[in-house]
Amino acid sequence: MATIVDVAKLAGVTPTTVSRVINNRGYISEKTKSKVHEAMDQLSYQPNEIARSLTKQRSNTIGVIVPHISHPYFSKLISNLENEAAKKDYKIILCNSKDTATKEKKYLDMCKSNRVDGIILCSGNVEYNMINTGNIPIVLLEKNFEKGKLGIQCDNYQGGCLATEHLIKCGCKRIVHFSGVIDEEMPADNREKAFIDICNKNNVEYFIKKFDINAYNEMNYYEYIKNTLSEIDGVDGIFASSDLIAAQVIQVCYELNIKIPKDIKLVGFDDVEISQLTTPTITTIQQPIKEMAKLAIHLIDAKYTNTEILEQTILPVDLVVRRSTSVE
Amino acid sequence: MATIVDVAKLAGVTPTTVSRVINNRGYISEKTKSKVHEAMDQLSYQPNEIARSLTKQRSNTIGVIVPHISHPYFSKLISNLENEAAKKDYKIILCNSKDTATKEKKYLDMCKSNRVDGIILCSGNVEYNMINTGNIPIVLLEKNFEKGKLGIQCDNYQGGCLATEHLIKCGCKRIVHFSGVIDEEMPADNREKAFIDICNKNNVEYFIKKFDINAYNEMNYYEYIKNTLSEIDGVDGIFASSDLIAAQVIQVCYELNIKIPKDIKLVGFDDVEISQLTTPTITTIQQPIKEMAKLAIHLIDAKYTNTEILEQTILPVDLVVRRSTSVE
DNA sequence: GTGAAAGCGCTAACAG
DNA sequence: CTGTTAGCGCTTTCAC
Repeated sequence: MATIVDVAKLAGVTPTTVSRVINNRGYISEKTKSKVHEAMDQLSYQPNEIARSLTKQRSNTIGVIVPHISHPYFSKLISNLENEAAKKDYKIILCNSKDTATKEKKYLDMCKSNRVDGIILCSGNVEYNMINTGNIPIVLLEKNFEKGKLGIQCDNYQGGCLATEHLIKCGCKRIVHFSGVIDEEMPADNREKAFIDICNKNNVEYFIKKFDINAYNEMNYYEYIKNTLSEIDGVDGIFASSDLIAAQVIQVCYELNIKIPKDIKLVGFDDVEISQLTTPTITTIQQPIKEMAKLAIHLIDAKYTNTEILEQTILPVDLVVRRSTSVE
Repeated sequence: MATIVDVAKLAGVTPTTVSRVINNRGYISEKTKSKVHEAMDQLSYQPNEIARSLTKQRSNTIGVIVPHISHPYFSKLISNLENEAAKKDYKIILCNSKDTATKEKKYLDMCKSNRVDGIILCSGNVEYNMINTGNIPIVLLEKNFEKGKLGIQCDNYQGGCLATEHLIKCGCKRIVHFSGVIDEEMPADNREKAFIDICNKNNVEYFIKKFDINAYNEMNYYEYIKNTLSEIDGVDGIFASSDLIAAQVIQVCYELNIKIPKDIKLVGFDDVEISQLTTPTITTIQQPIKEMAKLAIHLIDAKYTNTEILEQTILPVDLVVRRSTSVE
């Protein structure tokens, strides 16, 4: 592959001049400019970004670490992150931690070694206060806030309220909440808090079920759901903390011959594609994924443009009513 | 961040020696080795991969270009690619072409500029013979084979046969095939070829519907499906060329009060998660995504390990029977 | 067993 | 408006 020196020689100028036209910096006569462009075309020259990164001390790369890539919530998130990143000329390096501390650590180090301009961490096994990324900005997305690190969450408490209130308004009196993963602390726990608060306020019976980490990693909750539904009698409402779980609830209910929404009303969380592909479609809490992604990229970019930012942000959510809570 | 020089100074050796211990190359006394390690720990040194890439002329990076990230097929594919890549210490740069020629071109150039070790292209608007990646290996995944470029496909023709034969075996006599995108040539067209061949062989009436590019880009086929179903009377079988389309067929049929599988039998393609989350679950053709991903990474890696490979490979598919074609 | 020197491809002062 | 020089952080001959 041609280098800047080759181009310079062919155009009869110095590498500096070529660099100037590439970067559009400083004054260059139209004559030399076109000479250089010609030479670049002729050699089909592509500037070596690796070399540029080395001198500029900027890789224009953002590391994204997620626990799952094919989980619908994360794939939607990744898609939006890539999209927002591309707008500002950042590349995305994608890392799948599988929600294990070792992989997370490994990828965090990898990001550092590759001198990424920022890290977006959506995976949560490592203790955040142990993470030291030096002066690489890191944003914790839907993870507990940590002082000195950037943070973005959706309003999980509000989401929990909206979901629970909706179920109660639909007449539910014995509600099950499929919550997060046992022993993992995450902002999504606030959905549970809200659920408890609202149930108590309305004197509604409730039950909380958490999953074990394997279920989450395999994205397979069937057994848990089935066991829960046979353990607990007379359930008439379910608040699932993701649409994926809600979709599996529908499958289990189908098998057990429980009718949704007739026998049980169901609310999910996330508002991803599948919530519109199940029968019935799923009433859910919409996360502002696009805004979250945009903000995440912005927070990182701000560091290099000296833009003022808020260290931590909570974005509002919305209730989207579909058929899984129809009442007629 | 500490550099190799800092480490060298602290350990009282030269950068060369430090480099040797990092790379485990050449003979170094245990004494200096531990001295160096100590210094590295003390400075929490992380080798600068950008600098290494520049000297080694190897970025250990693979560019993955897809038309959609959150499409269930691609997110599953990306997940598998990341996984296989990580095993061989490659990083993934993720690019979303949105199936437009300009973006594809832009990302291809970006990959070249970043001196990726390989490109996996799953997006198909550019004319492949126009793509010149120099000596960067490129694998076309589920795209038409092109001489001089690596290629991987699943056996689309076989898949089309399996799907169509299964529908016919289930008693279908008037079958609609929701095929690919108008004006785009892709190996998936072989599903259509097979469909036609099998229908003809069995004297079964058939119809073929293609989508316009917008539908694909928005992943929204509802209107097309609805129109088709109202245009064509007495349809009793549908072969959709993706599970996503099939899932939307189920939604449309629900609205139109058409019962699946009673009135219409339905077969999808891909075997992604959603095919198990719809009601009824979707009978589908399973693509060997994991093997395809593994092979893709292998083909690229082979170039650097001087391993012999086949330029083009077609991998077999399987029929997975679920409820959307139940006959009782 | 270890070091000195050159170079990977590019950019950034500093001159002129 | 253009060139000279040094340097980004690392690896790789070639010496000793």
